[in-house]
Amino acid sequence: MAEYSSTQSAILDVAQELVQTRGYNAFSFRDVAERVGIRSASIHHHYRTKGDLGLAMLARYRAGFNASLMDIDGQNADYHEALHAFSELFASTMGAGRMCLGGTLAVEFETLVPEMQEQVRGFFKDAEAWLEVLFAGAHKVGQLRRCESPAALAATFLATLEGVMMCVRALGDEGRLWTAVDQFKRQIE
Amino acid sequence: MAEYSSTQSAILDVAQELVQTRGYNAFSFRDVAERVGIRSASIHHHYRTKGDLGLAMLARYRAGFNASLMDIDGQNADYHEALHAFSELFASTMGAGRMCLGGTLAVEFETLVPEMQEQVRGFFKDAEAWLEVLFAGAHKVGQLRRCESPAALAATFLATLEGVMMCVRALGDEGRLWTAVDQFKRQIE
DNA sequence: GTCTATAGGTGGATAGAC
DNA sequence: GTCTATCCACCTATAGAC
Repeated sequence: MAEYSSTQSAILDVAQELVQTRGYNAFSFRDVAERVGIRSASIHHHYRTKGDLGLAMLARYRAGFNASLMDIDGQNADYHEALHAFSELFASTMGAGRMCLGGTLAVEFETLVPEMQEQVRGFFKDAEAWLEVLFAGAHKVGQLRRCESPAALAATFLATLEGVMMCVRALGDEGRLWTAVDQFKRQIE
Repeated sequence: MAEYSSTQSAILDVAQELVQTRGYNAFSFRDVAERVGIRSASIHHHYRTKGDLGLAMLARYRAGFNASLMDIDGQNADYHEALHAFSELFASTMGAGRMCLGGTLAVEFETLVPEMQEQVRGFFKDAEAWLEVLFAGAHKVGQLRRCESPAALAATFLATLEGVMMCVRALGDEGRLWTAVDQFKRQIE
């Protein structure tokens, strides 16, 4: 597991917030430096290029996200509780006025270095794989009627959460996330 | 209705493609100028600032989108045909390797001038309002069982399409758009 | 309407002192 | 590990000739 000095953490915290609120191509080393309280040259000491910084940010984000998923797994939650906990990960991000980091970077995908593209892909694959296991398990024990393809359900559910976060940025009304989750659940019960 | 000279059309075409594939903050006047075959100074003659260019792009996009919606309305399509035609607007954009312009700009919302923000909001409102009328009408004639809130259905459906386009950028597999549409339709029938 | 030239600012990135 | 100083490329935008 990677570890970070307090300066490195501060850099990643600020950079990530800027990406999630404004986008990857809208933040600069100077933006980050000002908010951290150091000079932009010092950031290059920790992360040589912007791609290196983005990569470290993504690695940390994925590790935290996957740790959250393992937390849910470890709580012996039933299907409904688990799906709620998963949705809550996105709801809390949205509540903080941020987009999903993976979603933001997916939109700017073509402008990323290949190593970052691979990490963005990995984020979506992890999320979908976890949901697929959840849906397949719930179907097996009779909690889901309609579940011909757990993978398809997982893909659509993730897309819905990402899309809601996107729409909320323009229109507000955060409540629509739980409305969408409820609609989705009723569909397959 | 606004009109555009051939140069203005070419500028808007190229700029819009760049925004839909790379994002608003990842394109420059020089990028556009090179592909149109003029100098960047000439673009400033038509659109004084980048915000002016973005605004013109959005106005044209919204006009085209709303014209497409009116086309669907004019074809006396039933509910299923109309929802398919709406989805096809997004599918064809995705098939061209592009994101929805509104979705892209929603992610970069905080970096836009207020006039562009207002246009992005307008795009989402138009799309949701049209869908709401569609769902409400289908419910009225008995084609939808579950339709407590046509507005909520509209919001979720639009979010799903936007989210699928976003996920497809990272993962590929365009087929998942129609999978998501089918899942949504079965949910409320 | 398009061009050249250029201003004035900001971007990522590096060298070398401390 | 942070700093100052600097490089050079790129950015948006303008002035003025053609």
